[in-house]
Amino acid sequence: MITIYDIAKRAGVSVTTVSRVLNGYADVSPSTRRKVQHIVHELGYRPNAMARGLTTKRSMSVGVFFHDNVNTGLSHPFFLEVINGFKETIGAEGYDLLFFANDTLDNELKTFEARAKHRNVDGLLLWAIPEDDPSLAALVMSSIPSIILDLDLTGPCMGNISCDNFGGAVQAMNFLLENGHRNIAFVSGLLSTHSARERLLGYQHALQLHGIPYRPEWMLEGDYTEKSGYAAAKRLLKSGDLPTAVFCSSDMMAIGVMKALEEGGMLVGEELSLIGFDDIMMASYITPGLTTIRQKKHEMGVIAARALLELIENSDKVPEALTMDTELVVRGTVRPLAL
Amino acid sequence: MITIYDIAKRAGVSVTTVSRVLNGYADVSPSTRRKVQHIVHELGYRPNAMARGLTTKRSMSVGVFFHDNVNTGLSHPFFLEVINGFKETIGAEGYDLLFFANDTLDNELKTFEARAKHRNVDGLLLWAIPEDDPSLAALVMSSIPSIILDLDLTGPCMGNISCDNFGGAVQAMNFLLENGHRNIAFVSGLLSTHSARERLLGYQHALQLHGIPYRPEWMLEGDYTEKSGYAAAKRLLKSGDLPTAVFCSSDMMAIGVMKALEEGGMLVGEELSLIGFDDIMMASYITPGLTTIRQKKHEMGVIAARALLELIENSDKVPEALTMDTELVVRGTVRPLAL
DNA sequence: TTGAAAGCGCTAACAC
DNA sequence: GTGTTAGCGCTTTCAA
Repeated sequence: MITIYDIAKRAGVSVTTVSRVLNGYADVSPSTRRKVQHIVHELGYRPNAMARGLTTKRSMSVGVFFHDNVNTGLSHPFFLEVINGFKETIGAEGYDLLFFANDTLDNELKTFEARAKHRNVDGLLLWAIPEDDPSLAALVMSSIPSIILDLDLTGPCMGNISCDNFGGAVQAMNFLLENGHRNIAFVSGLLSTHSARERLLGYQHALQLHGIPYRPEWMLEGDYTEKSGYAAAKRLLKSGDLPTAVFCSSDMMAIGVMKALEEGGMLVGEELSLIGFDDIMMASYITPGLTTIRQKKHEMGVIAARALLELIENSDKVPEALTMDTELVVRGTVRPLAL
Repeated sequence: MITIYDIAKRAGVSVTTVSRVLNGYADVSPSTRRKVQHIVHELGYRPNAMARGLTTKRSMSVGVFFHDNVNTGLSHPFFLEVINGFKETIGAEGYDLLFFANDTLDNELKTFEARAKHRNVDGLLLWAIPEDDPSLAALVMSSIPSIILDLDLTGPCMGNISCDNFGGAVQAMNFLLENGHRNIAFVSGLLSTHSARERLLGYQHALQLHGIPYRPEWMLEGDYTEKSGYAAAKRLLKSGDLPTAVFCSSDMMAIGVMKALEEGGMLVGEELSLIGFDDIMMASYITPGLTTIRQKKHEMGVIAARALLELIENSDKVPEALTMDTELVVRGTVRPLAL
């Protein structure tokens, strides 16, 4: 391994000077600089991030906590898109991404904070974290710059980003209402999550605004999985008391609903309208295409990265709760109600 | 920040002893060990990975190079499943995952090797890397333990894993042949990739084995994207010379083919049979369900992790080229040929 | 504009 | 069983 000592010796300067050149400081004579740079290239020198990090206390890396399969056993439907936006943006500023995977630590070391400090990451991105994770509270209060997705948490150094769950739900409802629907059932996500509660609120708000009574029997609780959507629709079917439209808190649940409805002999998009939430890839591939509320996934990653960078690079920055707007995507599952 | 010096002072022992306890060495008296451990917990001490790495030359992290959007602008259809298997397995051995994202390095430092050494990763996982990447050749010959997916490359410290592309293609063809099809077109992936070439070979092999002449006009080159499958099918349709079945080198292309065929008024699964490759999630959600050759994705991640661990932990280990077997998944797009 | 030297937190000879 | 000490490769005062 080539170190700055090798460079220094070869160039006939001190390691300090080499370090200065490497870090682009101004107080080096042009000729020295050139000489050092030349040797750096010649020897194929690469700085050692650990050694640098030891002294500077920065690692130029950000940690990522991502709990997949929390309840579902499924992969997250749009992980890659968000993470790609995040990666591009943060990578352009010189950071690499550290995904925590190590599972051999003893209990004390398993907290978010401990693991982040262990790796000296400069910041943290958290996603799909259960709200009741025992070590989350400590992290919220910590001094580690972090951005958490889909959870309404802020702290001295923690900001959060969600899509406009409430607004998106209203958007979905408005589309249904504009199409003449007034009997609208709702399939909610796991109500222990912030997003699910917000979407439910949006549903209720839209109802209220239009003077439509809220019918608890039309509020079916699911858990964001296809299976739970399927089960919800089965319950609905069995009740015999059908709405003209169903608003699902996620596309995966909407797909489950579609399946159950079709099994029950109903033509989705004809006899019954359906709208989802998320706009996962599948929404445009199934038949009929699922009308839904799009989350801007790539953009969410970008915004998350920018917000985190600000928190890292400017400690005066007050963390915010950011909201991404949503978009209505019209496909085939909503039809105007024939009067 | 609490260091082993703090622990040592408080416990009235030397830092060496603390280090010994921390690393679980045997030559420490039980009472000393207990005392140190107690203080470690009490003070909430967390080891500093960078400092440790500096001396040990190991980082307990493995680097991941993943080129998304290589040509397609699309997210990889089964990234998460593979990476989850990998992450679980490697995490259980104490490693974290470093995703290279930093894009600010100058050219000299942009090679795989340079970036890996910069971060002192103990091993490397590479995926979706263009075969002609200019810095790949150097990595192959390097002494960094690495596993590369879907590329037929081995080196002194590099092993690779692919699914059985050839065998899977034969499997697909056999199913078609068993169902009476003899006029079978093939939509290939990007022929600059190893997997696409192998699958083509499998197609040709099966043809030959059954004494069916290879018809170049029925070998349509695509690039793994839906769009290219769509275009291929359009060409086929226009030629007027239709096969009874089409074997697609990927599910995404098969989906494109389906779309084009349906636009052309053909009933896929009735008038024309179709089989894909990969078994992406979408394959089971579209209508009709796509018959395909499944790649065992999670398992692939697990195997990759195990292979990499072996390479890291045992430098005598000779890297191998591993092949994962595939599975036929029967859904609705293949029908026996009426005679 | 340059260099000497200390120190970041940890491990590992080596000695006792 | 335990401690002393010398690094690991780098940055950063402080002096010159």
